[in-house]
Amino acid sequence: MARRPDPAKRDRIVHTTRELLRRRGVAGTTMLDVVAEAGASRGSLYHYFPGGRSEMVADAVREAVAEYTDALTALAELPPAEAIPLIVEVWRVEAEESGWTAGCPVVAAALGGESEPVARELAGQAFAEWTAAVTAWLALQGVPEERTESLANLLLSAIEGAVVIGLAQHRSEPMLRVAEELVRLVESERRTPPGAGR
Amino acid sequence: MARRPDPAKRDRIVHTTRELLRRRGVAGTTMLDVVAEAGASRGSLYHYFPGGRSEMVADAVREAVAEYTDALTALAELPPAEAIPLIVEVWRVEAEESGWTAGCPVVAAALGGESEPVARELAGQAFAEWTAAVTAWLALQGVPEERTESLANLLLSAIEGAVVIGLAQHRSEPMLRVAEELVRLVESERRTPPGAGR
DNA sequence: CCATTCCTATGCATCCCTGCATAGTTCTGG
DNA sequence: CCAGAACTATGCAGGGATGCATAGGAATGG
Repeated sequence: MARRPDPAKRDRIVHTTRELLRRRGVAGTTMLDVVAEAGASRGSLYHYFPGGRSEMVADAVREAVAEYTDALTALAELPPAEAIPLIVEVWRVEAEESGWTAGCPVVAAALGGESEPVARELAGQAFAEWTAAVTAWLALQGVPEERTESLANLLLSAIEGAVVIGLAQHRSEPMLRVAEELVRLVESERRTPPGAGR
Repeated sequence: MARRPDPAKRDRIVHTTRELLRRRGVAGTTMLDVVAEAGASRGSLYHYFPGGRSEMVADAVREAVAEYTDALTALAELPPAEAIPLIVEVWRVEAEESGWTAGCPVVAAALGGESEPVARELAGQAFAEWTAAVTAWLALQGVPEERTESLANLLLSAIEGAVVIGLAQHRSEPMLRVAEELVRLVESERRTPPGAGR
């Protein structure tokens, strides 16, 4: 005796929010922008997100984190020389195709300041999850246990940093060079010689 | 036959803007915030910065870039095992003492979106300058020429990325671990054995 | 001491954003 | 077909933010 809720529109709003977070950051993303870009009306927002702006932003960060976590785990079987360039390629393509405006939404959430503590918290958890995933992957690829976590931390830091620098310079080289260096480094740390783990 | 201009107050406004950029990003830093924190009045802002908000933000980024460039060149004679931890230490201390709210203002400018193109441009130039400075330093420290630029790019990326991750997680470990890894890496690339360059 | 210039204080117009309320519209189950 | 639920459209109040204008205070050269 009632109309069914339509999750598609909510998803579109969340997705649009994620895109705007990447381009304008947390403070720069307004509900009016989202409404305009998603083709929704202001009234809808408070229907789908009773918690207002904070809930909308938090959901967008959650969506982004889940997506990238999935992408990371999907690469778990690939050797460094394939996995690392693939990860970097995701960022490079999105950055370049957006005209060097779209970065990592999780970084945006991390730097969003105290205005959105939930988004910030989610970003912190995301980095922890990703570090754990990369750590496990390195172990699988023959890197000694005592080196995996520290290397994972370096990989994530370097990639996120290279995306920022690439965006600022409107160039893909920083990302590509970092990928090369990281491949070289991880290969040198493998117990098994490169190629044996394929 | 006139009163002399007082650059001290302008400098204080620029400095306050720089601090707010670190904590709240470009979009999150308003002129009213700056005025309140710097103890100035709104009227003063348009006296010192006829270009309005954009000019104020751009000057703050310029100040930050100059300061960090100076800091980098001051370390030019130190070996990796001292220079890298010192650089990271600057970020760690400021992040920790701010209650994990203050990051790198140049990163903030880089991610500020299209709203402040001048600040973004300055950030891109800053990364180029810093890459050149680190490249020269690596050469001085005995790293082969064909490796210096790529390694410099990795150093900057990793450090900037580690600051972001540390802020998000309210932990200093990401920065400290990255410093250790980078020292280890650079030492392994030196032609001269560690210690000989002192 | 006084005119000129630097700087400050304050107010206004305009616009934007958020959050909420309210009325209307669409869809579904019985 | 129609009652009720999901959803949309729009308007309003409150609060800020920006940019500008204008009037007043402070310091300095003559």
